[in-house]
Amino acid sequence: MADQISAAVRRRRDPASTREAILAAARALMAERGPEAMTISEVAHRAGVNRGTAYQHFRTRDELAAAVMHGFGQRLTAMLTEQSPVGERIDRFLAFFVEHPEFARLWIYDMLASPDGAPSDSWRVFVTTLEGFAQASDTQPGIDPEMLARILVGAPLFWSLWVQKSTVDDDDRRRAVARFAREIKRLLLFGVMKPEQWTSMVSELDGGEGAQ
Amino acid sequence: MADQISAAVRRRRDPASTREAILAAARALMAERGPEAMTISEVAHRAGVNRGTAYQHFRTRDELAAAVMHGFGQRLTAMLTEQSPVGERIDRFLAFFVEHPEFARLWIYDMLASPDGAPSDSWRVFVTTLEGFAQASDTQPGIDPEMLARILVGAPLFWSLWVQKSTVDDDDRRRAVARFAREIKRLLLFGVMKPEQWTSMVSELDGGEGAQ
DNA sequence: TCCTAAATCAACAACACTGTTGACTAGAAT
DNA sequence: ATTCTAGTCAACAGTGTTGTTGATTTAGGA
Repeated sequence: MADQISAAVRRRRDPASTREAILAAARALMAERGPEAMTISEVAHRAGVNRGTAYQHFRTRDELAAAVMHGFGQRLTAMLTEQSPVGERIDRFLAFFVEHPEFARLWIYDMLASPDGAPSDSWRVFVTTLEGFAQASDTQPGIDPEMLARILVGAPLFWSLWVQKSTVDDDDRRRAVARFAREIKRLLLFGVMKPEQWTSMVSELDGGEGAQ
Repeated sequence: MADQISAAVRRRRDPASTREAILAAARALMAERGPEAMTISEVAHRAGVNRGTAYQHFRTRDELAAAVMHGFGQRLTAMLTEQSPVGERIDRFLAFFVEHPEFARLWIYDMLASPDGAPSDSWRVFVTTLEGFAQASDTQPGIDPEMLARILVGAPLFWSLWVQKSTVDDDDRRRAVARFAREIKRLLLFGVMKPEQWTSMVSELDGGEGAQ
């Protein structure tokens, strides 16, 4: 690619929004083809910015990537710390990845790359939550929160990749969430919770019987 | 990197094993940093082969990548079609990814890239198996095999990433498999199977109670 | 034993990306 | 109004990658 094709319209000066545009383009690109494949050239092109401008905001390619991952971790932690009943929580968790596919993908790419397995803050938050859950009186004894956490994150992440490719409209996606949530809830309800103490969830599952 | 550093020792002529060495190096590299990041230069270097030789065996970079993925799909399907009781099957499935980390990683990378969501043959094999399972009389009615398949593949895949980073010796890994298998089995036993018809699995779970 | 097809390799051109530099200019400060 | 800081941009050198070509060597058949 030539350094600049043509269209020598100078960008209106606005550092903050320029920075945000660069970050957004980088995030999208990293999610699409992986952090490794993110290129300053393409980021700048997508953001409608000169490549040199990107280097003004982020000293190196790696610094830009790190900035993206930082913002990502913050957002993720925020999502994981929102409190609500188990059932809704699952729905929100799934919906989040369906509505923000790039977050699921970024998380996956990060797990593939990072030495310890997950954006550490977010992960600790999640495991801690599950530890509380496992020790409550309405769940079965002998649950391994760390392993359960792996299941409850890994399965939705993997599933969300499929949702991205196989759904076209919002209705599709809502149905996909319901379908997957139902299986997850069944497993949780009978595998880790004490169903007799969660009658509303039992009836929710019985009610949605016809779903397919 | 210079085209060739030095060490002008000519490789002993042996096309078959050369090809295999190239494939192995490519597979390792693709699994490590993703298919996109695999370069012929590095593959050739790792395989101890001249870059030109690699081009002799595989016309283009993409052809090499495709060859790797083809072999991967075959191996995966073979693994998925091996028959055995549910419990053992889970153990084998987990052990496979722990013993061959590059397969888990390749599968994930492939899902991230492929438009339809999975190495199609292997996936169909797996879902078909689960369909049979879901219709048997010793499992609960109303199971969604496709969704269950996403869970039963996704969770182990991501878990295995963690295992790779957090275990050092074979004993560690055996313990990790046992720990995760226990959670998966509990979920399955109570969430999709009829426990009263799977007494041996129930007692296996009760027995391993002390596991941590 | 000799010959030849094929395997191995080094060097080349074309290209993309990285990080740097210096020019240009818009907006803030004086 | 003038100055000056800093946002924006084009061009440069350096490096790594791709795919190609032609030289060199060796395994194995005639």
